Amino acid sequence: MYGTPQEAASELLDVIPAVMKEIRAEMRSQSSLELTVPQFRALAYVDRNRGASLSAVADHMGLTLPSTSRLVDILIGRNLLTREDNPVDRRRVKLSVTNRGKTILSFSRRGTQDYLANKLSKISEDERKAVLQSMATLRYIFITPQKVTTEAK
Amino acid sequence: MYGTPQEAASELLDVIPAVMKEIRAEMRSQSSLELTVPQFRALAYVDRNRGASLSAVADHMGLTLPSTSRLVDILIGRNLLTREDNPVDRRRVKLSVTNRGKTILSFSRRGTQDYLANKLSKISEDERKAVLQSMATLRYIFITPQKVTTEAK
DNA sequence: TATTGTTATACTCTATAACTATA
DNA sequence: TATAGTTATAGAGTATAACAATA
Repeated sequence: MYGTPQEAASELLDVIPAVMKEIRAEMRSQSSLELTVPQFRALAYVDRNRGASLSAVADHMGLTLPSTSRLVDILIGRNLLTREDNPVDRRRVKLSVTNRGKTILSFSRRGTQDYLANKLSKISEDERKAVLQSMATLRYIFITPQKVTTEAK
Repeated sequence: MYGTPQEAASELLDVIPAVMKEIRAEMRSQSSLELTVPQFRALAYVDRNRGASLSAVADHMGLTLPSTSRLVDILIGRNLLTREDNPVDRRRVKLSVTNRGKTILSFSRRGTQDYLANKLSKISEDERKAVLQSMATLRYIFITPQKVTTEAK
């Protein structure tokens, strides 16, 4: 292991999809809760940003408006979100998480985190710290810089 | 950052989907090549395992046989894979990557890796080594143990 | 009877195009 | 005219159920 960018890229390409699959499978397996990853992320975003507009959710998720609209339809259909008009600008929509949504979200988050934490409990604390450090690095590389482009209006 | 399993789990849940989104977007953006992540993974597996059966691909991908069958249909439809009968056991199928498939695969792999490598070139070699180490850890936790179950026949 | 694979059906994710309503 | 959102349509990923062919 020489630490070249190409080597690291190759590893990411191999490992990230596999870990992602685990996360997806675990979320889907939580019987009766059954959130997909996009559903979870949308719900979590609206939970953190009460009254968020559809566009805000779409921006956050990196999806188009129609895709986001349908995703939200499903969450509303399952009684996890509500959609109201925004009286200030009636083109806009105000999304909120229902009580049921909050419950499901917290169970799902806890369930998936517990599952991952259990797997991560098998390695040493030092190794976990290294993983944390690397996640911070990846966050810096893949998430933070994009925010610069996203400062809209 | 205390290095608890819960903390590490929370970070994974936040960062992995975001990195995955980048990988997906980059693969799709390679005009004319246009492989999705599952398509890429299936193609890469058959490339490494010439004559693989459908079940072998399904096992590797963690998908059901019908899902894998459809995925393979699409790759065959695009002339990236071929499907032949296995004369030894005529229930089985022998999958192979076409020349076009090999070309697409190598371009797609190179393109996506180059993209990731470029992002990863912005951090120090030490940081990259830490990322590599963490990927090895995650591979150990999330991938290796499952292989034990997979030693078929 | 068990294994390999396909077909039928259905739901979700995602996009582009076309549209409505509001500003 | 520009913006926020929805609806229509379509392709891809995924599952379960039902089936056919082979061992």
